[in-house]
Amino acid sequence: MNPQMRNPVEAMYPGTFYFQFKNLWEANNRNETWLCFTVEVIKQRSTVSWERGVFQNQVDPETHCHAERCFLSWFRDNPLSPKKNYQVTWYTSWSPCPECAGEVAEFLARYSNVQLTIYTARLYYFWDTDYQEGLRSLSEEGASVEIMGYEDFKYCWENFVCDDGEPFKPWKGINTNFRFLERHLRKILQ
DNA sequence: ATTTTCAAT
Repeated sequence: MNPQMRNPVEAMYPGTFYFQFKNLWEANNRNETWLCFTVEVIKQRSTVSWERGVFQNQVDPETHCHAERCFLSWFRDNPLSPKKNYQVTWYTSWSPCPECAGEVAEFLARYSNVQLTIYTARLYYFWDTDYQEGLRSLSEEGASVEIMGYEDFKYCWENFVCDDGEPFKPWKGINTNFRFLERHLRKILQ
């Protein structure tokens, strides 16, 4: 079995979510990336079925794998059928690195039946031109790349966190940080 | 207006 072939988990703990997804400037020590996803099978204009889950990057040297590649290897081997149309949505704590962006762009070019929307909490190495180019290549392959806002964080909390019925508690600066990241992303993608 | 990051010490 391919060591990269990991199945997603169903949910994160609240502490993991708040720590990993916070869009703070002082986002130190977020040496992990978490990726929540939904996969919807689309027929005409109505969704017929969907599934969801959470991937984390694999840090073990044996299975080392960025979260995006964990998703792709799972998706290729599990629900993906060339006869169906998919809407895939990601909520990631960091945006993709150039290598993953290239691989995802290739994936999208090959599977025109897959539509991808990426919401990212923070921009990974946003000042680096290679990382910027990676985001543009995704956009050029038709992926929609967005910054996670209040409603997206709330959606993740409600759908990917073992929240025990606790409501989502936004942190200080969630909206101003979102707006700043939005401006950055728009500049990168234009 | 602002962060140093899918670890390596």
